[in-house]
Amino acid sequence: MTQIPPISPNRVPTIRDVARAAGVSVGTASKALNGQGQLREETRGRVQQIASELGFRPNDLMQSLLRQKSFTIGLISTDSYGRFSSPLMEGIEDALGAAQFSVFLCNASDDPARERRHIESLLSKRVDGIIVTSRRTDPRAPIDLGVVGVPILYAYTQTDDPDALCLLPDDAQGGQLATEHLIRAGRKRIVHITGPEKFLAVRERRSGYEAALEAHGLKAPKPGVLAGPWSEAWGFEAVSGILERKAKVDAIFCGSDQIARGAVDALREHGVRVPEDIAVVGYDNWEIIAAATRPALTTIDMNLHTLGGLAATKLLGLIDGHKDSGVQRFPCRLIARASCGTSETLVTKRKEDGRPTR
Amino acid sequence: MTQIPPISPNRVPTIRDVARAAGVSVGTASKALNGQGQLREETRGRVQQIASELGFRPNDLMQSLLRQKSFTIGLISTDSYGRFSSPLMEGIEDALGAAQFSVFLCNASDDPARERRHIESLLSKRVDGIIVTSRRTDPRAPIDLGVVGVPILYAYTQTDDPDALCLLPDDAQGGQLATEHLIRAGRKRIVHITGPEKFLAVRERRSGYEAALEAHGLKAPKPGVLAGPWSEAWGFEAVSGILERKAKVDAIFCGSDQIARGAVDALREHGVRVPEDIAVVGYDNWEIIAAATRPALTTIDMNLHTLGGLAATKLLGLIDGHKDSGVQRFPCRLIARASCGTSETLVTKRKEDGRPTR
DNA sequence: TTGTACGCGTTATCAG
DNA sequence: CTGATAACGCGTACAA
Repeated sequence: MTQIPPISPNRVPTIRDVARAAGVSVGTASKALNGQGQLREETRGRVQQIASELGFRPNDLMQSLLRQKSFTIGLISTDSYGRFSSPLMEGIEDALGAAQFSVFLCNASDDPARERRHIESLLSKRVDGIIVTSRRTDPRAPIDLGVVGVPILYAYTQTDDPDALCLLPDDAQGGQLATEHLIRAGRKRIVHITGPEKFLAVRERRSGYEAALEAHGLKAPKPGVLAGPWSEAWGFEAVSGILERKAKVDAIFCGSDQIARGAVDALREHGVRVPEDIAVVGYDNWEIIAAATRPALTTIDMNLHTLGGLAATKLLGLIDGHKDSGVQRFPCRLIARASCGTSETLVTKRKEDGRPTR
Repeated sequence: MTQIPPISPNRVPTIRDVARAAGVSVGTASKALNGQGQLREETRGRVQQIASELGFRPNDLMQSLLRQKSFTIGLISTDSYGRFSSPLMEGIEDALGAAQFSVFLCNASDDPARERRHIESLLSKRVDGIIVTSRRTDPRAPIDLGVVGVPILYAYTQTDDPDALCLLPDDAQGGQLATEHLIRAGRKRIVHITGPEKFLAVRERRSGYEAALEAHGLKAPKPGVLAGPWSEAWGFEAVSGILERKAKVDAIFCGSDQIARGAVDALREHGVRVPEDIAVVGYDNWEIIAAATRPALTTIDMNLHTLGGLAATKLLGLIDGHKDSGVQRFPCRLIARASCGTSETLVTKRKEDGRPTR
């Protein structure tokens, strides 16, 4: 018989405490608690009874050690839990939680040294995988894991390493979707007000816009594309400029809901009716902005919650040894509200609570 | 000599791999790597050299097991990483990361069963402490940890258990601060447009408003307090009602920035000048709303980032055995922008990047 | 100066 | 049916 320490009051009970209290060996206790082996029902029951009385809870640290698997993943974010990270994280956590995985939260806030420390810590904690997230889709430096074979996945960001798996929204498709929605609504002179060109998302959304125009034999008014900061003020300013020049425009596709809101405010205050005179489509489906705009914004949703869930699922696949790599794009969807009028061709309209309304 | 398994290619190197490669025993390797014991400098150096070549990284799971401490805490959130959780989480992660603690992220999304599963998981993973967060400050059911002595702390939420430590913003002080700011700016007929009364925060902010009026011998116009949903639309509607009734009002204290924005929009569209005719103060300092309002909102900041950091620090204290309990309130601060005019008595004005401007 | 042996909490295997 | 033992990866007294 091994030496067994007394149960000091506030100590977390171990399986040995259970075994001793039940008058069996540690091995037997283990089997009883895990439903393994051949045990007399009475023994099994007694052990389980005692375990629950003692508040015994198996130590995951040890299990991880034994199984060589921690059921834990690391989530590295450079977006301070902002607009994009939030739905992503939610989707990731939902999917991972269902698979009994836990998530280590790491906010690197664009600081490489801090990111490095987090990586080291995650590896030391033997996470089974890592998801990297960002606030923009542009390529970033790959994370160097050394020789360690921990699966890694980039979500809402990407890296040049061809072996890396990167999940991104299809911003070109999103831009095309928005523009075609306007075209189907009968609009022919569509302007695009968007963010800084240094953002990949800006360039891709614009290419979708241009592709849609071309596919329908339309030309952009000139200037067709106005790039500026990601702000309401810019949307307001850009629209004011358009109206001052008395440019003939019947629709605006905005690169973000914030820009769209500024645009709609400017239109309204200049006496231009939305959507009758000028229809507007935004981007992001940021409820707090989109739903509060008057009229509420028709906008593009990047399905980030879904993308997060997908990221989690794919990471679990990588952990299970399924090979996967490359940059993968996932479609955006259009959320129809009032800023673009209504039309038979609209996709399913959803109320704020997420349930289909018809 | 113990049996040592061969280094299979993708296996994470253990201290035994290092020891074998260096031609020393495991014990010696351990000492060399930890700077313990008396070793020849050459041996120490050689072991360290080899360890780094192999990419050896001590297994935290084991260290946790040995030290009976995991340097890990659980963060339970019922707010889906929304507006309040985000700054809180950031503050928590910042402070905890500095102390070399890692954070397990748990989104309970108001589902008790899910919360229970998370708690069980955290306890199994032997977290050293738990922080509970929410999207509102109202009391919630205490978390039942059974007999386990894991420290727990409630941040931006509270529970009735007198032994629990709960950290909250001082909403009464915030309401008072906002109102006194308006009074100091010379306003005498101040209305309060706020959220649903079932929110504790609403009742507290209102009590601060009333206390400030009383302290300065002012009376609220009637009706002085208008409660409605937490939305821009409500702010807009409430102001429209006030203007229709031609009520004499020279200032509005709003219970949230969203309400304030709706209010300011309504005022502007009715031709009322802000702040000249009616001054407005918001609540939350939600940049994306407050800074985009025209004019930008003077508002109350609950210092949630700081509160998060404090929560982390206090939790570390609890973990170290320092007793602490009760509901503790921390002051809000006023952020001066344009919606209330300027005044000599303003507190430090801050630019968007957080650095003082003067 | 270096090696040995034990313990941390648990599971699995094999002997009894 | 039950118990003993090895193994997981590491730190640390203690022996050599």
